Amino acid sequence: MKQKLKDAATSAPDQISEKLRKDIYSGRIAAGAQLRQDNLAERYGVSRIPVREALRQLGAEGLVTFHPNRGAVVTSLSLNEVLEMLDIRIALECRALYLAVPNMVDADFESAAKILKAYDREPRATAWGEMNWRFHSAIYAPANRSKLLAMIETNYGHVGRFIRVQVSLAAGKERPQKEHYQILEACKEGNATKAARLLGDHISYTQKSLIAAHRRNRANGAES
Amino acid sequence: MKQKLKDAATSAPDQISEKLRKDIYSGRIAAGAQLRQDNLAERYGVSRIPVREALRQLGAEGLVTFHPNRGAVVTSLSLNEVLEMLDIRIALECRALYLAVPNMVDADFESAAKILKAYDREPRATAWGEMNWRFHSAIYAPANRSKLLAMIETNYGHVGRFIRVQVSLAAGKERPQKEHYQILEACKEGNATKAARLLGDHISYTQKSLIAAHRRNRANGAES
DNA sequence: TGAATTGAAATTGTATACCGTTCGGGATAT
DNA sequence: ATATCCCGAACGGTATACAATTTCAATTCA
Repeated sequence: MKQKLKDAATSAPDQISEKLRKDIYSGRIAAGAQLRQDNLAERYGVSRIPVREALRQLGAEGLVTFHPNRGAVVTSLSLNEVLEMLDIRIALECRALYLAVPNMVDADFESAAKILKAYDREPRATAWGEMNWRFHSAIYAPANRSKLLAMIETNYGHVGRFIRVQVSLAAGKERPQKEHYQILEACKEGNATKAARLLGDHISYTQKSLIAAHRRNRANGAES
Repeated sequence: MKQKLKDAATSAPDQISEKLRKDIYSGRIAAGAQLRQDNLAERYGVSRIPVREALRQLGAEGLVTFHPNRGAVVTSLSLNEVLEMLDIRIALECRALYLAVPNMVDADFESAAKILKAYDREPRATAWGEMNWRFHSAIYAPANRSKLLAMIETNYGHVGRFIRVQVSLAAGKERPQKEHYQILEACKEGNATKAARLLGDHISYTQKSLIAAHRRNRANGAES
C-alpha cells in the first residue's frame, strides 16, 4: 500500500491530491470515508504537511469536507445535491456544445461516431461510464474553451460516483445511446440550438432516472 | 497592518483565505502580485503553515497561481480567458434564471425593481458593481439551488476585478440598465426562455464591450 | 443498571527548524 | 564593456516537535 512519489516532477501536494482525486472519483475511497492524515502521510512516504495541503485543495474543489479538529471526510451528497450538480452539468455542457457546433468539422463527426459504435459493441456495463465521457468530451472539444471544458470535467467527475451504479444499470444503454445519436445528428446539421436542447433533455433524463431509482430504493429497502 | 485573527470561530486557514479572497476580489491586491508567505504570516500573527494552506485553497479556486519553488502570485487572466469566464457566466446564470422564473412571486419582482430604481439614482460609478451584483443575485435566488448560486457567485467575483474598471466606465449604465428592466419584464411575464435569452445577450454585450475596450487600448497605448 | 466523569490514546492544528532552490550582485575572465 | 561564474541572502518546501482537541473506554456515582 505504500507508494512512493516521483521526485520533484510536480509538487508533493499536487501529486497527493491527484492520487486522492482519482481514488475518490473511482469510488475506491467511498463517500463519507475518513481521511486520516497519518495514514496518507505514511502511504505516500511524506510528513503530514503536504498531505494537509492536498486535502485543503480537495476541500476547495468540494471533494472532501473539513470538520474542525476532526479532520476531513470524503464529501457525501444528498439526492437533491446530486440533482443540482446535474443542473450545473446541463448549464455548462449545453453552453459548451452550443459553442462547439459551429466549429465542428468532418473529423469531429467521425471520431464521435466511432466512439458511439464502440459503445454499442461494449457489453461490460462497468466500461460504459468511460465511453460516455469520451463521447461527451469529444463533442465539447471543438468549443476550444479550456476553462469551460476543465469545469465540465471536474463537475462530471464529481457527480459521476453518485450516478454510475444506479443509473447505468437502471436506465441501460439503449435510450442514452439513441439520444447520443440524435445529438450527433443535430451537430451534423449545424443546428446548435437543437443540439443543445437535446443534450439538456438527455441529462435531464438522468435526473429523472435518479429520482425514480431513489423512489424504488425507498420502497424496497429499509426506511430512514 | 498587523491584524489579529478571531480565535477559533473558524479555522485559521479559512479566515486567512477569506481575507485574502476579499482583498483580491476588491483589487486591493492586484493581479500578478507576489504573495510572500512570511509577510502574510506576520500580518495575521501565525506561522507559515496555515498561510500555505490558505494559499492552496485559493489556488484550487483559481485565484492564485503557484510557481514551483517560487511561491504564489495572484492569478492574472488574459483577455481570452476573461471572455471564457464570461461564457461560463452565461452558462450558469442563464440556467439559474431559467430555473428561477417559475418560482418567482410578487415579492421577488418588487425587490428586484427596488434594486433597479436605486441603481438609477446612484451617481457613483464605483458603486455600480455592487448594485449590479445585487440585481443579478436577486433574480437567481428563487431558483433555490445553493450549489449553483455559489458557483455563480464565485465566478462573478473572479471575473469582476477584470471588467469593473474598463466596462463600467466605457459602457456606462444606461444600456445595461435598459436590459435589466427588459429581463425583469420577461420574468414578470413568466417567460423563462425569453428571460434567459435576454440575460445571455446582456452578458454577451459585456464581452463585446471588453473586446472593444481592448482594441481601443491597443490603438492608444503602447505596443505589445 | 445506567448515566455522568475522567483520563489516556489518538488525532488534528501549528510553531519551529532545517534543507533545497532561486535570485541578485559582485568578482573574475574574455 | 560584456559575459560568466560563484556565493550569500532570501524564500519556498517539508520534517519534526509540541500544543490543543476529540474520542473512547474504564470508572465512579446515583
